Amino acid sequence: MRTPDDLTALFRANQLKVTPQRLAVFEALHGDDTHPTAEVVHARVRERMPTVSLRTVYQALNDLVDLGEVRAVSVDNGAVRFDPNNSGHDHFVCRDCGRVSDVTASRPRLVAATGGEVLDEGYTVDTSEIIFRGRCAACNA
Amino acid sequence: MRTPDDLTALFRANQLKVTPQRLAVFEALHGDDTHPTAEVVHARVRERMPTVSLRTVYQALNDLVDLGEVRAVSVDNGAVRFDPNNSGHDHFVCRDCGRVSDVTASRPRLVAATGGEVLDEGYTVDTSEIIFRGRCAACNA
DNA sequence: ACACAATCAACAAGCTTTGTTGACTACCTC
DNA sequence: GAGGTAGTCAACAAAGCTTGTTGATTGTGT
Repeated sequence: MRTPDDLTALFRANQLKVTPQRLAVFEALHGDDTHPTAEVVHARVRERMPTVSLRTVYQALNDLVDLGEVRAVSVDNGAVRFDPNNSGHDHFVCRDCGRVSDVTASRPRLVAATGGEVLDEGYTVDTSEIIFRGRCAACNA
Repeated sequence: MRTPDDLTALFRANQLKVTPQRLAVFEALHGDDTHPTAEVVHARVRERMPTVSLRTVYQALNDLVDLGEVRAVSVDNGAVRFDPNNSGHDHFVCRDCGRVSDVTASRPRLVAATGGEVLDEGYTVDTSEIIFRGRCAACNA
């Protein structure tokens, strides 16, 4: 994710206004690699702006997702997690502590539809996301 | 997924009773490759057993997931989809029609944590699931 | 400064999923 | 086969996450 200053410019370039609340969301996410939920971001923002509503945080996060600056990750069927790291990477979810870590993996190749049809014909693959599940080093120790 | 008869035996072997409602869920899922939501399964079961509740369908589906006979797939953050195909495969989600298809892909290798730490040390990877996104042949045509 | 468009906070509702309840039913043992 | 027990049944309600709506307010470009 870019710096809050860059995001400010990006928002303005996209006709989105940069309010103090949005700026606080930018700052709360910057450099974060813990894949927080909207609720966690909300709590973090509230430490410095106690009146911000969860709704406003969702709006800012969704705008960031729409602009491609933040990835929305559905790891279980609970709350969506927001990932400000938009470089190509995948995720590892620990079965014990539930923590989501950024990982690098080899790109998988799509071979064929399970029915047997060849996929070259007409299919377009835009993205692939991988979720590894297992136990992290801390929980294995 | 096994046949309804096999599932009946499996449920009994696990001290789970096989009620007519559960059997109807088995039959509704058997051979299905459309990754239905619980609601869709419910509607299908209701065609022949109009009194079955959505709650009961969820119970049967969750039991199947717990026994490893059905996979729960979170493709977006909407309803969970249930996949009776428990052989190793991945999923392709069409951006246009939303359909989820079974696909075969090369297994990705987990290389490293993005921080740089080597993952061999202490990490245990149990499973990896891949979601490809793009446009299917039908929607490209 | 002004006008306009957009966001704000608060409330409430939507959607998916699970907890709870008393009645009922399948299964195991005899 | 019959009875006892454990587990399931359907209906209701509620929990958790996310989004719609509202009137008031605010930022932005001119």
